[in-house]
Parts: sequence; C-alpha cells; structure tokens
Amino acid sequence: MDKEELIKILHATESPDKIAKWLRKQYFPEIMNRYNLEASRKRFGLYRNEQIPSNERNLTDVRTRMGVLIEFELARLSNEILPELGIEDVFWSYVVANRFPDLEIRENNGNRLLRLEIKCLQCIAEEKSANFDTLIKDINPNTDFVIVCLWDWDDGGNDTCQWDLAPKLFKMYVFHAYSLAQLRDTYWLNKPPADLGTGYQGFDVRYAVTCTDSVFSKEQGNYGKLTRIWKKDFAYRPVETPALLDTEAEYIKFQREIIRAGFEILAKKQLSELRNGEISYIVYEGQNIGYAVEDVGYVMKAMRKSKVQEIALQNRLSILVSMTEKYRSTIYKMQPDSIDELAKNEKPKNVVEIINQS
DNA sequence: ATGTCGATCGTGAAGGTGTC
DNA sequence: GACACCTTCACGATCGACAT
Repeated sequence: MDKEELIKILHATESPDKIAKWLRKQYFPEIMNRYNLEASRKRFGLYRNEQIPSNERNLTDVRTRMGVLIEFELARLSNEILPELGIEDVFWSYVVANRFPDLEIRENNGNRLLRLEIKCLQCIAEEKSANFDTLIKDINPNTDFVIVCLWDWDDGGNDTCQWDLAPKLFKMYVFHAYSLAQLRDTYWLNKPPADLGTGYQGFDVRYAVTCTDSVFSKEQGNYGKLTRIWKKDFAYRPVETPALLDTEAEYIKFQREIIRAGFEILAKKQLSELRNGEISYIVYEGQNIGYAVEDVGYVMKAMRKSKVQEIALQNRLSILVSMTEKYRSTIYKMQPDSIDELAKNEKPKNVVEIINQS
C-alpha cells in the first residue's frame, strides 16, 4: 500500500468516486486479509463445542454483536497499518454516541477527515437487512462512506488454534454514503405505500415519516434496509455524478452477490453433511446454478417439475433441493416414473434431516 | 409459488411514571 | 423513598399478509 496515496485518501482530498474505488480495490482487501488471518480470527472463535443460539430471534443478537466486534476489529487493524507505513499523526477513532457514522479518521488535533459507517451482514441470514437510515442532511458528500462486511462462521483456517468455528469475512463493499442515500430516497419517495390516504411519505427533522390512511407515524425501521434501497432501471433517477454511478453499480453487484454467498455456504455445508464425495457444479443453459455431490444437488432457481426432471437426469441426481432468495427450500425426490415433493418452503435448518429421513 | 413490503423482535443500557 | 412496570434507542434481523 502506497503511503502517500493512503494519506491523500484518509484526508478525503480526492474525489468521492476515486476514494470509493481505492478503498474497494486497495485498502479493504488488505484489511480483509488481515482480519481473516488466524491471529485475528482466533479471538472471535467458538471452541470445544461452544454453541450459539439456533433460535432465529436470538440468532439476531449474536449477529448484532458480531457486527460491533467486526467494526471494532477493522478499526484496530487499520490503526496497526498506519504506524507500519510511518503515519503517526492520523488515527481511526470510534464514535461513541449512537449517531452516524461509526468510525472517524482524525488528526491528533481532533480534526475529522474520512468518516465510515460499518454495516455487517451474515451470509446465511434469510433476509439480510441492516438499515442505512441516516438522513441526507447528516451526510457529508466529501468524506462519508458506507462499508458493508459480508461474513459468516467458517471451520477452516485453523492451523495452530483448535477452534470449531470462527467468523470469516467473505466480501466488503464500499459505497459513497451521499450517493447511496440519494438512491435510497429517490426510490423511497417515489414508491410510497398504496394506503397513504391524504398524507405524504417524507421526513421531519429527525426521522423518515410514513403515513397510513392519513395517519402519520415514525417509519418503523424498513426505510434504508440495505436490500431494499434501489432497483435496476427504476423510472426515477437522482442526478448522475461519477460517485453516484459508481455506487449504483456497486449496489447492483452487492444485491446479487450477497444472496448467492449465503446459498453457496448453505448448499456446500448441507452437501457435506449428506454425502462424502467431491463437490461439482450444476450447469444449466451455460449458467452455474448450483452444486452437487453424488446423487444430491442444490440449485437456486425457480423451476417447474419438467425442468427439475431434466436437471436431475442430466446430473444423475435422485434428490434436488431448490432454494429461493431467502433460502426457503423445495425438496424433490426422483422416482422411476414421477417426482415426489418431500418438502415445500422449508427453512434451511430442517432440510438435511428431511432428506435423511426419506 | 415466489417476491414485496410493513410490522415486529431481543438485547443491554437507561429514562419515565405509577403505586404504596 | 422504594419498587414495579412500561418505554426508549440502535443494531441486524425475521415474520407474515398480500401482490404479482
């Protein structure tokens, strides 16, 4: 990493889209590598059959806490890098008050430079939905960025430490905060609920405000959900700047990849519990739509029974699991002359047992 | 039958109000 | 004043009715 370049970025003296690209291509890949080293991961691991809740409601608590811990560790690693490069007068600080953002780069005199909001999503969460609800008026277009960390528990990477599982970062996404907020608001304001009545959907001094049958209320926490911010080809568009286009492209990629990442982890894990062979891809019409081991396959694509049969035949499968975007599964079992549906709309945690019992 | 979208949850800090 | 009980917040998420 180039010292002079890093100093320029941290001082936010480059254009926002250039900062976003640099953070995305140079900086956070290095941070992610360091985070994923055994020396760092071992401090977050689960050892000797330690368990975390499996119940959905309490799982969320663990995810929230992991979010805080990852955020802290990113800053800690960053503060390790600075002196390595001989930068002594700048540091990453934690914003203690519950307000935007999470981390601020500061000079020793307290002057604020780059500011970062960290969001963490677990790959296999059924509906990944951290909220970015900071109002535009609170965002500085020159210094503020949103960093999304995609993580999950992973049993690999332990050489000297004997953890069962430790969190691993799979991908980090960088968004220009102001552009992301513009996309969010352009979408939200132009897509109010159908039952507004005579009211409006908008903002007061502190919050997004929504309206149902002419009764106003503080928005309940759906505004700014990361998975609901923007849609490709939406009819209304904010003013296009390089930063906005960069953020839009990153967002579209993000939306697709985070769903796929969870599917990959779930499919591979369940396949390894069901069969012992090597994992292969399931390819359909030139597209990689899933994974198979021996006679069991997982795909993430809606399909009719005729197509299920075709894919099963091509890949010599007797069991095919088809997952939706929220990893709800339909389990098909091939019979000589027909196809049985072992389960429909099933949660991921039940799938392996259903297959084993059939 | 899948995707969309509003409503709601559990946590650990704490503040606010009511009852004795 | 002591205590019970309800509500607040941000966080990352899940639920479930309804639209497509």
